[in-house]
This record gives sequence, structure tokens and C-alpha cells, in this order.
Amino acid sequence: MMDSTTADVAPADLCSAGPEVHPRPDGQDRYTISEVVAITHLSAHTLRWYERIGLMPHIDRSHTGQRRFTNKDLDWLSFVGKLRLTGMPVADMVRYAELVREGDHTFEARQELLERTRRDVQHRIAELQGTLAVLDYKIQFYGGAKPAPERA
Amino acid sequence: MMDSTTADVAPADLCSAGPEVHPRPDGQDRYTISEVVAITHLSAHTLRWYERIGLMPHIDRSHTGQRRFTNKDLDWLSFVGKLRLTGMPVADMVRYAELVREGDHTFEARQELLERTRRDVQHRIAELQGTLAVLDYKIQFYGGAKPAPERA
DNA sequence: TAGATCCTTGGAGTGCACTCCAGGCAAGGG
DNA sequence: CCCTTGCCTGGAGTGCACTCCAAGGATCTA
Repeated sequence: MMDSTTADVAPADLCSAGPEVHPRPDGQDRYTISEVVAITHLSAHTLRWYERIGLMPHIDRSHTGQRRFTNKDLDWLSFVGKLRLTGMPVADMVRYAELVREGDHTFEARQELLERTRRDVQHRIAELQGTLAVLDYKIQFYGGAKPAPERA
Repeated sequence: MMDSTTADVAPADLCSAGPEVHPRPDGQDRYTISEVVAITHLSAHTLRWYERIGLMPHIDRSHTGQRRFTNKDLDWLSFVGKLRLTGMPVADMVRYAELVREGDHTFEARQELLERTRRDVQHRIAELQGTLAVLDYKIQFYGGAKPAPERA
């Protein structure tokens, strides 16, 4: 499925971290919603919902009105997936999508948004590392399993 | 009152795994709900809700029925705070609280639950580090700011 | 002793991110 | 031609974790 022999990534690969590999080469990239479900592991509901709320650019339609997603859409979805992992609220992702649609003069705003997100992520990582310490302390306590009369 | 200049609580250690520092010594530890709000930064609503759903042990009451929290309750809340940071669902925290109430024979189950949580946290940290890479790639792209006519 | 503030309760409401439903169109196979 | 499958839509429903409300009792401050 992820055909790594087709090195079809455009040099201006702005929608992803690193070279993306697509299921089909550009030109034949008209995926149905169920194909995109299989690729992204998002539900069809969610994909339609993303479009409705403006988190997706306008999606192509077949002559009968069915959605046809492109490689670009896939790249965007994969980036959105990363943003989602950061814990960014959907509303903020929509804001970012709007900035993209508004054109090049929003470059700075986008960069700033990304940098703020980056700081949030680092903060979150630090927090999680803090919880690891607590968890280890507790686990070690249970490991040295002397039942103590304590709320632990 | 809770900033790092006032030495009533070790700042990073507020929610700690190690020796706890309490606002008042054992024996004088009968905090009202609003004191606990100030200490934990949870809302009074949330504290009452925690009690209702069984996430707290039974809280002492004054002769008029008002809650009086102890140092032990504070310790528990700080641990719960850590668990919350891990992203553990409240239902699982309640489960853990139940195990604690059930007594020493649940030691193993508790340890296991904590170890699973620990693995989740490490997974999450790895995920976040992955997003950092993407973010850095993007930020760097905006940094080398040559506007390209593309969805970025 | 008055007034402000704090605390109590059960239950209802909120915001987020989906998630599902009903009802219907369109294409392909037997 | 019918049946199944896939897709469409707007709107309603879900689950989580709070968050707030109304109405009333308790406690502190002047």
C-alpha cells in the first residue's frame, strides 16, 4: 500500500515532515472516502466533519458528488494528525487551516502558532516525565512489596 | 500565595513522589474546601465531584457538615493530579481508588495498573517527540521564509 | 445583629470531539 | 430488474470531565 518505489514527492513538500510516500502517484490520486479511511484510520464521519468545520480545503467531487481525495489531502490529513497528537484543540487547527487559505501574508502568524504549539509540546513532555518519576516511585514501592497500612 | 517565593510548599514537589511538604503539620490539618482549592488549583465543584464519584476516600466533616480535608487527602489529590496528567481516564483513577480501599490484597493489581500507565506515558512521550520533529521541520520551513504557492 | 462570604446538596448545563441515524441517490453484479 | 454496497446530507446523540445553578444553612466582620 505504501509504495516506497514511487518517489513522487514534490520538492515543495510543505505539508509534511520529510518525504511523504503516497499509495498512488500524483495524477492517479483520486481516493474515495473509504480508501482514505483505510489510509488515515480516521472514520468517514470524522473526515466529513473535518470538511464541514473547515479543517480541510475543499475536496474534489466526482460527477455524482462523491468526495475524491488527493495526495495533497492525504498530506494535510497526516499533518493534522500530528497536530492532533500534540493535543491542539480542533478550533486552533481550523484557525491554522484558515491562515493557509488566506495566503502567503499569513506566514508569520502560522510560524508563530507552530512555535507556540512546539513550546506546549515540550512543556507537556516535561510534565509527562514528571509523572514517570512519580509512577516509578510508586511502582518501586509496590515492588518492594511490604504491605504498609497506608493509602498508597 | 502559591508562587515559588513563598516557601510553604516545595514548588516542583507539590505533587510529589517523595516526602511531601504540607501547608500545616499533621494534627492541625483540617483544611476547608476553599483552602484545598487554593492549594490544588482544582475547583470546589471538582473536589466535591471527586468525592461523589468515589475518587476520594471519605472526607471528614465539621460538626456542621462542612468538609475538612487532611494532609493525607492533599497527598492523594496530588497523586491524582499526576495520574490526570498522564491522561488516565477518571474511571480508571476511580478503579485505582477502589483497589486502595479494598486493602492490601490488591497490591498486585495496583502495581500492574501503574505499570500499564507507565508504558502509556512512555508511548505518549515518544509520540510527542515525533510531533516535535514535524513541528521543527515546518517551523524551519517558515523560517527560511520564501513564500511558495502551496498549501503548507 | 446585619451583611457579606462560605459551604451544602442534587441535578442540570457546557464544551469538546466525535459518532451515529434516517432517508435517499448511484453504480455494479446476478 | 432488483439487491447490495458505497456514498450523500443535516441533524441528533454520546461520553467525558467538568461546571454551574438554586436554595438554603453556617460563619465571619463591623
